[in-house]
Amino acid sequence: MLITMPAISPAQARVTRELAPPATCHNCSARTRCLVDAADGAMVERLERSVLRRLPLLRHEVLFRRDEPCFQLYAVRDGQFKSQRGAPGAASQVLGFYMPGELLGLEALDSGVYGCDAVALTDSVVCVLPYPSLTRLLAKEAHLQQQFHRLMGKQIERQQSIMLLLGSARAPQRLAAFLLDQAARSALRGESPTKLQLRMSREDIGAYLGLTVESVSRLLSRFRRDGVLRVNNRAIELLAPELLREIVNCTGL
Amino acid sequence: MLITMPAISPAQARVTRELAPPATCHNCSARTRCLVDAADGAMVERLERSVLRRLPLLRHEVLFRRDEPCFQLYAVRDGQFKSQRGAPGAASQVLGFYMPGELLGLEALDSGVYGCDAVALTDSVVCVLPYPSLTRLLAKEAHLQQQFHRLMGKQIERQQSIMLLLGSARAPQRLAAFLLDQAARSALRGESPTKLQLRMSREDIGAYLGLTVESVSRLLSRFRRDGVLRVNNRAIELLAPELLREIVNCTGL
DNA sequence: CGCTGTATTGATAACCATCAAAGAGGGTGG
DNA sequence: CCACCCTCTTTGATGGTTATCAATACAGCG
Repeated sequence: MLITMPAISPAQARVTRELAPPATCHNCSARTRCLVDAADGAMVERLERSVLRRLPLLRHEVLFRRDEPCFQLYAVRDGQFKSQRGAPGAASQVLGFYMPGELLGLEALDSGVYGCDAVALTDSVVCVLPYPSLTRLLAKEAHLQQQFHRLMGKQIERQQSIMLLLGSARAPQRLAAFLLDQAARSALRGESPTKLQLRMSREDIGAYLGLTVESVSRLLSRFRRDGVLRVNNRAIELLAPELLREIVNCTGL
Repeated sequence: MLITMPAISPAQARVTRELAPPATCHNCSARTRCLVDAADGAMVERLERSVLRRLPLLRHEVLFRRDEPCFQLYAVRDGQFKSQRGAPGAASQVLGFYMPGELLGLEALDSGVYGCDAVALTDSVVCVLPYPSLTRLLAKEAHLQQQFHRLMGKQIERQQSIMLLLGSARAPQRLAAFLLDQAARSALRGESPTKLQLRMSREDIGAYLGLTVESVSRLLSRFRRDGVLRVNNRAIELLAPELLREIVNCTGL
């Protein structure tokens, strides 16, 4: 248990890195799902000028840690993140996977300190949103404010779905629901809704679903035997999503 | 499973009920933990005039249901609520318990429809926050906006703690954590931090913690035998909170 | 005071964790 | 380029934790 990554410290890795091609909201793949969704051209300008900074991270790099003071939120621009929180004395629970357009650090808005660790699953770029300038802009721009509330609401809704899964679903249902969610988000990003390229380890999937690595692996093998999907390491092809949906809705097994 | 309350419909029960003594923010027991926390006197006036309506509910009454369109949020003023979501084909999962000062309906901010059912556990009073006038006020009042974000952040943080519990804690740890949380919130409300008057059934506790009624009951009996607490139906007295804390931090058992 | 919903307690078994070990990928350095 | 190492993944055997089924006790309410 408690197999942690080589753990590159933030300070270590952030030094002397700059983004070569200017990363703007205009050329962002998550343009339509991020804060800027509601922003017109002039709005984007102001966002860019007064709020946004970009920060590249390497795979396994830590964006922030639990209990660190929070002065800014982050939006995933490219790549993928996980957030996790160490169960005292036990392995970490993965609280969520974050894709382009999603916000990191929202749980800190109450206490002012981050509530979990955020770790890059791939080489990534995040947009930095300093909280003071963000709130100033939100107050001025009704649409932006609304969009911010929507993103927070989405996070709450998403977490409730996971609670539902963890609280009242058996292992096969959990994994099936996870795969369908990954497929849906893959489709949202404009990628294939059936050919998934997972970025997280089996360990991460298990820690997310409240299962062990072994259970995840076994279930994938079972799904494969049943003709539901094809597995090639972290590449998973869904052959029969409708079967997965049946599994999710199934109360037994 | 699926033992549902007698289910009083909202329309049925809301008819011709009015609050006798004027319920204002000034005489609200949750004054310091609600939206108004950050509001000065004049602010409260404007809130009262342009935003707030009060709505009393009876025990077991449904405030809103999943998939209903959402035009307003609610703040618990008096009483207690649970939010729940039906697992397809199975029993409902309880997603949270809400006490005075907490907001209901936040998960609807993304899709515009409520994501779960909200049910009163006791006779209660909620403050109605129509979303349009709320956002208008938030834009004008920086402190109010910040306080709103804090409340949303608290909800996210709280849910993450539950995910941690559901995903990686054994049954005794879950129940112990639940009891400590109830005690902490009881203390926040100015009540005794050791003498708890629970408002939810064992069934609800189980549905919240991902356990069955029987498991909850058995664990309470065990805690009682171990001298950790005294049980009298829904009144629970914590005799040794420190033991509960040990149980929570214990990885085994 | 009986009735209905709630809570407790017991016996059994399902589900998944744990322990153990072997196989596959991916990167590094010789 | 290959061999090596390390980590990740898969598969098997076993046991613990908690669900399930069943029955009794209790409480609140008419």
